[in-house]
Amino acid sequence: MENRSQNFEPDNLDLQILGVLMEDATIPYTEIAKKLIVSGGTIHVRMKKMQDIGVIKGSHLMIDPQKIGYDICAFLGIFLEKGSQYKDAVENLRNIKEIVELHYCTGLYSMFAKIICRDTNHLRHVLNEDIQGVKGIQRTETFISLEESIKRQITLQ
Amino acid sequence: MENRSQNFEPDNLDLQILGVLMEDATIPYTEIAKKLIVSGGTIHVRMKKMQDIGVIKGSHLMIDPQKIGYDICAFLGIFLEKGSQYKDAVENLRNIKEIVELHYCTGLYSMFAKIICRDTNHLRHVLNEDIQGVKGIQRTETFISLEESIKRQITLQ
DNA sequence: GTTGAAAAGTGCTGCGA
DNA sequence: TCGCAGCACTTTTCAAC
Repeated sequence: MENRSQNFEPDNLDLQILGVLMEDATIPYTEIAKKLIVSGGTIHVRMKKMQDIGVIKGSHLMIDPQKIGYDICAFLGIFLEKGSQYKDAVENLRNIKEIVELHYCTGLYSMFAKIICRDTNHLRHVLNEDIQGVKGIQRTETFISLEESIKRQITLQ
Repeated sequence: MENRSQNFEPDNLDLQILGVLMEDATIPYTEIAKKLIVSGGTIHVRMKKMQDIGVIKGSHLMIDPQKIGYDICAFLGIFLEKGSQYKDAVENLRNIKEIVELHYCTGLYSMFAKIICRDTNHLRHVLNEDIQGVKGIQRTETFISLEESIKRQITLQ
């Protein structure tokens, strides 16, 4: 069997397949095959290889949060009392479902979070009750997104 | 035909279908049908309705950026010289492929960006050459993500 | 709106080159 | 390693409830 370590050098065909599927994961293999002028079996082999190696982690359905009543997207700079409290804080923040991303960062803030809420009341509740209640968190700075101007995946190659 | 406005009140079945597919968009309808104890046809009707309304925007293949050599994730607080330059700046920033998210925000920064780069050299190039070259951008503050502790979609219901 | 089954299309697995 | 062909499966459609 092949080397399944982190190192993976995708060739042009691999990159093209990923490029097509990253934008719409529902496109059938046969159609990709037609586009790239190879057989459907080849697409299948390449996909299996990339799934085995772990390059492809799965696929997500993209939904429009606003359409189901989640109107507010905000970023949160989080200050910890002590950097050592990071691991505990993460475990507690994981229970707050409104947090969709959490990063441990260099720079001004200890951590950086992205949260999605229904409305301003919901946001206030998450900030005041849920997040401020986490042990080790000193204070937070909130940036509310008024418009998501760009939202896309990385461009390969 | 039905009302296709922004307002949509998903019932329990809709939410359950979304909940299953948001985590893995490759699960076949027939299997969802078995789980929720309805017929495959019903799943299909509900999905079609939600696609028509725009709740479902599509599906993305999730890939591991690190596995294909993109090691660095960073957030960027962007200061504009004048707020009115926002629209032009967005158009220029759209051409920088390393930017995967861009938000127009309240608070300290005019805009907030998330960028993905291969390595520190790549990041430096994007920051110094590409982003600083955009007209209207005064300065930026960079937060490099050392660890993505949480990455998920919103929890429905 | 839901069901169940038939029709159409896709994905998977050999063998051959 | 790639391409082709047959089988199994899923999606889609539709008449009936």
